[in-house]
This record gives sequence, C-alpha cells and structure tokens, in this order.
Amino acid sequence: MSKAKKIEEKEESTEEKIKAAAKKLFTQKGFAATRTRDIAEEAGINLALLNYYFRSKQKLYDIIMMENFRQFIQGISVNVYDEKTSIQEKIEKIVIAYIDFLTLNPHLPLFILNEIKGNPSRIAAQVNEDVSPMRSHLLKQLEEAGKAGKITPVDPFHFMANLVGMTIFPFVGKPILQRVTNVNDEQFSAYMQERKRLVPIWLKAILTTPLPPIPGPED
Amino acid sequence: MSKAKKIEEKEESTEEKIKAAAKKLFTQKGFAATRTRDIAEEAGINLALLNYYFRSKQKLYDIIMMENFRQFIQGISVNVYDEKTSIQEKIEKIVIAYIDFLTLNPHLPLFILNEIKGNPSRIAAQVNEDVSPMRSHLLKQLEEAGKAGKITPVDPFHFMANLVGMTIFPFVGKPILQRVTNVNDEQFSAYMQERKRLVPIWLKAILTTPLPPIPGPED
DNA sequence: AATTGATTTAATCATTTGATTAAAATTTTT
DNA sequence: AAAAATTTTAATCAAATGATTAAATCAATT
Repeated sequence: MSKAKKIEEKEESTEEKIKAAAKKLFTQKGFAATRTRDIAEEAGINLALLNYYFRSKQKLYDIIMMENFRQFIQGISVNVYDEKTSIQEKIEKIVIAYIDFLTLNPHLPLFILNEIKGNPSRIAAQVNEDVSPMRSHLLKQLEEAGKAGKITPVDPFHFMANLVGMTIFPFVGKPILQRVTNVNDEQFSAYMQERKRLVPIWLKAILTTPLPPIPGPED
Repeated sequence: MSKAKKIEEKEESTEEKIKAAAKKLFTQKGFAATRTRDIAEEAGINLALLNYYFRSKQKLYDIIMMENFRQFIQGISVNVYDEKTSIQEKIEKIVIAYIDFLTLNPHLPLFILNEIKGNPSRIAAQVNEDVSPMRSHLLKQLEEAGKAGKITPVDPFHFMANLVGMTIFPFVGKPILQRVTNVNDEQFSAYMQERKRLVPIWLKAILTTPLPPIPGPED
C-alpha cells in the first residue's frame, strides 16, 4: 500500500512541502516574525528537516523571496516591452495582469514592499535584471504621444505612480479600505474586477486632461 | 553644573527618550524585528529602564502604535467632515495634508499597513472612533453631485481607492518607484510636491469622465 | 546633613529559537 | 535479501532575547 500510495497520490516532495509552507508564512508574517518551527509544523515535517534541505532560515527565505519577487515583477515586464501594442492596450494588459495575479496572491505586495525597505540593495540587481522600465517601449510611446500633442505630456514618475497606485495599492491597503468603506471580502473582489475595466479608462482620462497653468506669484 | 544643565538644556525626560527611540525602531523595523536592547541603546539608557517605565515590549509597542495611528488618520478625518467646503476643496486639502504629513513621516504608512494586517481587530475600534468616512460630508456631496449629473456617479470604494492610492501609495512604494523611474531622494520629494497640485486635478478628471457602457456578451 | 522616594545600573533568569548531532527508519541499489 | 544511500526523527546545544531583581545613584524634602 505504501508503494501504491507513493505512485498514485503523487505526494509532493518534502522539499516542495517545506517551500510551500515557508512561502505561506514568510509572505504572511515576514522574516523576523516567522519561526522555523512554525514552518516545519505547517509543512508537517520535523524541524531538522528544514535545515537538512535548506541549511538555514535565511537561505530558505532568500529562495522564497526571489521567487516571489520574480513573479511579482513579471506582471509588468512582459507587457511593457511589447512593441506591437498601443498605449491603451498595454495599460489594459498590465492592469488586468496585476489584478488577476494579486487576487491570487493578496499578501505578496506588502511582503515585497517590506523586503525592499529592509534590503534595498539585494533587490536592486533583480530589478535591473528583469525590467528597466525607463527604456521600455511604453514610456517611449508616451513621450512621443506627448510631443505629438496626442496626450498631455506626463512625467514617467507620475504615470507609474498613478498606474501602480490605482492598481496595486487597493491590495496593499485592503484592510483599511474595507473597513473605511464597509465592504466585505466578496465585494472587495468584485470591485477589483470592476477596476480592470475602470482603471485604464481613468488613466486615459488623466492622460488627456489638459493641465491648467501653474498660478504665478501675483494675486 | 548639573542643576544648570537640568534647567538650561531642558533635556527631555527618560520616558520621552524611550518613546522616541521605540517609535523610530518599531516604525522602521516592525515589532518582531525590533530588540528591546536596541531601543535601550538608541535611547541611551539601560535595558531595565525600558521595562521599569513600560512594563513590557508589547505595552510599549501598543502605545507607539496607537499614537502613530491617530496621527495618520487625523489627516483625513479633519477635512472629510467639513460642511463648508466643496468637493474640490476637500480633495485638495486632504491631498496636501497627507503629502505634507508623509513627507515628514515616510515610514508610517507601511508600518500602519503591516500592523493592520497583523492585528485587524485592534485597529477596528480606533477607526470607528476617529472616522466613519461612509457617513462623511464628502461622500454625501459626491452622491448628490452624481445624482444631479454634475459628475460621473462613483462608488465610494473606487473613489477612496483612487484618492488614497494616488496620494499615499507613492510613499509606500517609494523604493520601487525610485528605482524603476531612476529618481533620487531630492527628486522624489519634488515630485511629491507637484502631486499636491496634480492629484486633485486628476481626481477631478476621473470624476467628470463619462464611463462607456459595459460591452455586452454579443460580439 | 539626613531621610525618603524616584531613577538607574549591573547581573542574572527563563524562555525562545535557530541550528546541530547521532541514531533510526526508509528507500534505493547491488 | 544484503548493503548502501537517503531521508527522517528525537534529543540537545548555544546564542539571543524579554524580563526581573537587588543594589547603587540621584534628587527632593525635612
């Protein structure tokens, strides 16, 4: 029966069980607040096994962290370089990709933000490797459209801040947002689905709204 | 000399020194990653003093947390109830208040978000005590303006998500945003100052852009 | 100056926690 | 089936850490 079980149930390897448990706990509670014993228990294995497979808590964390980060950044890097799509199409794809991804991994963004704050240099290499948005096709398009008078010229900083702020922030601020707007989990998900359609519309509105001149010093 | 020093230099009390050190470290590194010994060292006092004044790490943390949270939420609660100002004025005031406040306390939002995730129930009471935005004057105004056809009707959830996302998120995502847009600290601050003017304009654009009808199931 | 109360320190405790070790159990290979 | 390699466990170690204690110092009051 044990052999049959091995073959039929196709139980995931111990290493994978540990990684899954570690991902869950690290992502939820952060490095310092996660105990190796908790990971072991969550994975249904002995504490020593964790160190047998991964040498140390830190090494295990590093692995999880990098996998998380890669996944997170891929959402943007795939679309931002595509030379065949229009500005509007790119925005739509990015927003949809992020909302879908974060609906499945709601704890990720806060985890990433914490990790980056605690260790900016380690992330640096990874970002530069995966995406250099400043040289992306999307930003070139925006610059050209701005010069051609087709949209209101925008600084890349503001554009990114708006795109990411409207798309990712609701997941980061979910608990506050829910309480403040009196919305339950189900409703929250529904709203986020709506935002797939709305955020691109709003970003377009922003890009086509003329900016009033800055008021001068005279009254 | 010791008496003169006491009077002239007006050295802050030990209790205040501990609280200041605790606020700095807790806000920067979170509860679990902060050692009571580090707080003591940062405050220039002995470890035992910390427990003498505050009984325990947890008690000290609770105090800091609540003070932080109150400060954070005040930025919105003051303006959101004002019955004399227009929608546009309220938005402008809220955005300016938050950007000014977070420029001085850049670590706060991430700290708050972490704390809320880790302990939603404790925050609940505080939120309900300080603000119930759902009954705020601002949302009433938005609802009325929507019915009167003066703006595109918006759901409070989306409005809050956009306002907060565009205003607070840049501070939370500062490290990522800076790296991705290749912006240094000084430039970042300048951009955030710009956003005091821009975000209200953009929010207005969002509120006045008609939403295209949802495409039906037919092709 | 002496007494009293508040503040501060050094030393120590007890628990938690990451990590290791040696042995047992299991699986794979011969 | 025996031997070898791999995987798993129980027990234990050492360091870190939150907390306590008893004594020393300082400040205020008499």
